[in-house]
Amino acid sequence: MIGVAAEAIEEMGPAATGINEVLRRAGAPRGSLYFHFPGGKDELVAEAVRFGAGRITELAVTAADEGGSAADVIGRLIKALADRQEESGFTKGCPVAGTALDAPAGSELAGLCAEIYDGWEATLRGLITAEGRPEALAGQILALVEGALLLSRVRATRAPLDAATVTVRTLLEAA
Amino acid sequence: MIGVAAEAIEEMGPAATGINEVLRRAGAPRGSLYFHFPGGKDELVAEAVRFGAGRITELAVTAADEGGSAADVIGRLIKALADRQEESGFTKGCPVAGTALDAPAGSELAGLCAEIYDGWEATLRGLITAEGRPEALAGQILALVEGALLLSRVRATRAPLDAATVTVRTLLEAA
DNA sequence: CGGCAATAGTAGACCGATCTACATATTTTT
DNA sequence: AAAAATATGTAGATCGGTCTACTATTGCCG
Repeated sequence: MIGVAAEAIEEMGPAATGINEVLRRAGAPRGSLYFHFPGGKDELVAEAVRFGAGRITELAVTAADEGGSAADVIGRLIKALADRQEESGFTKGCPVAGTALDAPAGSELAGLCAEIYDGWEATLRGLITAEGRPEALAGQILALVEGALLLSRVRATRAPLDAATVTVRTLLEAA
Repeated sequence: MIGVAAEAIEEMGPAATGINEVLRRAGAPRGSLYFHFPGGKDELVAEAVRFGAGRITELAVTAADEGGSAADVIGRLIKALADRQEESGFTKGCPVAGTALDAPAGSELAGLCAEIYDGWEATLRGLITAEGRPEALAGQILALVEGALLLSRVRATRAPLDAATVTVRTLLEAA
């Protein structure tokens, strides 16, 4: 059920994702949702975002496992993100972004999104500081990738993401 | 009324923005909405996004009017965006991003968002090709700024945007 | 072993609130 | 008076959430 919700939220945002829709897609009755998620929709959305973010983190781990330079690892991650987006018919991008933009400023949900981004940035920081690059680059690479995910999605083409791979390399070499 | 809708949509996304809320904030009756926007909510959202995008374009024009190098102009634009975001209590970011992520892939609304991004990218391309920089950078700078707007918003700090200014300079100099 | 609670989970009816949209006046403007 | 715009009322659907009833599993105890 979390998986179904995560998918729907990534496609159309948490506000547009009704619990009826989630229940229908999951083939689950109403009672089950409120049994497993007493917090209702808020709790389900939070779990779905966590779940979705976990899938992306898995992609990052896979990319890192193959070794190579930071640029290599990040390049493979971006490729994996682009593949995922393309295969979904450009309905999937970042499972956090849509929720982050819909969440009220300062809300619990916004805090969760911020935590997830902080985690990803820390991972990037680890990669690039290991090569002696300035750690400030981590946040900028994250921003670049998030922006490229957004543009690739609305344009329904992986070009921005593919281009980001070389931009990352340029940034790492220039610093 | 368009202005009110644009503000609400930028804050919490189009799906979460009810027309009742818009009417209440604008102090307008229901009938007026369907007189001026026979297309209903869809039409209002489209107009609001167009309106919001126009405000950002104005910021870009202002930044360009002051002259200087492409990096100078883009830096001033980013600063203006950060100021705007900070002044709003980090509720405002990009007036298009939230809608772009909520819009169904391939929908009319998604097309509108893509057009707006294309326009902004074309403006950036004009700026940087005038200095002989590769035009492919335009899309990447746009992605970087969009991503920085997203991160700045969820973190409620202008740091990512401020950092983007120097990243843009690095990118322009490295190419 | 056998029966019996207790628990975990499913299933769906139902509620009030809210949503978009439309229909019908009423006022303002030209 | 005609047209433009405003001002409400209301219809029908859908929203998130609560409620009760049903089923299956588990563990306890004689």
